[in-house]
Amino acid sequence: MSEQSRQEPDRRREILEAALRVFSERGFYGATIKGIAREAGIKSSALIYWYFEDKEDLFGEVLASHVPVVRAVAELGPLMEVEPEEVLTRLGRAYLAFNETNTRVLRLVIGEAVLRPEVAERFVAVGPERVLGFLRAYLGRQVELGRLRPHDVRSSARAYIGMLIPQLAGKVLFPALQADGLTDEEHLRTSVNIFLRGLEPEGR
Amino acid sequence: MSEQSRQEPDRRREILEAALRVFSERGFYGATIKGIAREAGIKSSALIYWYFEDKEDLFGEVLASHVPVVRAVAELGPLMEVEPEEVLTRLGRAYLAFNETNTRVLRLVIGEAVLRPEVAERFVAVGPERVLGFLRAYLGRQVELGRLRPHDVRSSARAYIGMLIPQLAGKVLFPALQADGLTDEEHLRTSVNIFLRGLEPEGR
DNA sequence: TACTATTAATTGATCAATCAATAAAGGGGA
DNA sequence: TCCCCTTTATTGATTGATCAATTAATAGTA
Repeated sequence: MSEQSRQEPDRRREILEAALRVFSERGFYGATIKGIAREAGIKSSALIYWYFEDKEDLFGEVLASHVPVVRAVAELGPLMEVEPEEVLTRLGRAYLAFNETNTRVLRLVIGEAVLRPEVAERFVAVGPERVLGFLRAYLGRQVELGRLRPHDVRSSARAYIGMLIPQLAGKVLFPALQADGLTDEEHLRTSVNIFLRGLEPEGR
Repeated sequence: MSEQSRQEPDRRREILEAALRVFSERGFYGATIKGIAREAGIKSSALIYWYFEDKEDLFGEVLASHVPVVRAVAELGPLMEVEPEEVLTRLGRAYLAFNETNTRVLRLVIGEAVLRPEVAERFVAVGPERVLGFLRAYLGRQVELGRLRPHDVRSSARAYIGMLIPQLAGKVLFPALQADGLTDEEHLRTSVNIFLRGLEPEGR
């Protein structure tokens, strides 16, 4: 099976990309099939129904084709023994490095999570929950190794990711938050610093 | 001015509350005037146009009547000299204590912030920016007092608020995040702990 | 090659349903 | 009566979706 995969049917992909742009700017209800067709450069909106069941289906496919974006975690797997400063900095850097597409996907997910619990659930499962899961395991291991003092890793994992969120929110949702001019690297350095000092083993 | 406050014009308030419910569940575009009328228990959607200019105006009024919800900061003003553990705990507790209405308002703002930059801007100005502003001033003062080591307060203010955000997000947007059963108080205690130890003055 | 038969992709026209908004007409208390 | 509130009825525009019909691409046959 899968032999005719010579040249992708560009259309489908074009429509998906146009749909991401329109959905992320206007939301599910605000976006129109005709608007997406226009954005995709096709002359008839009927064509969309050739490739997709309906608007709902199109939306789902847009998500499916973009949500598994947080693949960086996979690369973090073999880092369980590496020292915290490096791992946390790397993870944070990956978290804050968002390109145009990722920003759109995140905006889309956040916007729709409000209206569609199932979108929120799927997103959490493949994104944040995976990152948090790794962090819990990693921080737990570092406690075992005596590099961090014993504590509730459910909480510290949340806390570390959280420290970076306002910075991320400034880029994706609330530009006004960037007003103080703090750069990603500065904030990352300070955050890692506070976090690690805060979890330093008792005896120095 | 404001003298005709004879008997509550229940209608207007009823419509506003119904509108908050519908807008927060379906978003601006997803909500319909008819749906809001039905939710408000009035027989005709035309009545809404007696009290409000149009859908846009109604939406704006819903926001205006609910956004200045983060009033807790005002009460924090006179706390500049109080020790960090108490202040941070209090602030965090206020931050995490969200009732039904506040949750709806937050969901509404987040959902629309994606689509309407001006909503995002107004929200940030009266909410997060005010809290961050207080925190920057407070943390700076604590550094002066020698209770915290010198550092970039733009970053630490962000970081502290951020530490609480995943917990908040679990309640408002992504219920799946609550799966590990971590309570608000537990997370708050751990967070304050990490944060303050992380900023402890050098000489112990 | 050349001609034909099938399938895939694309179009413009059109549908009923629904939308926000307006117009017109009560209704009830002063 | 007048005025504030409320409803019924209706508007024109737009929505998601379906349709028949046309074009482009592919496969089969000789």
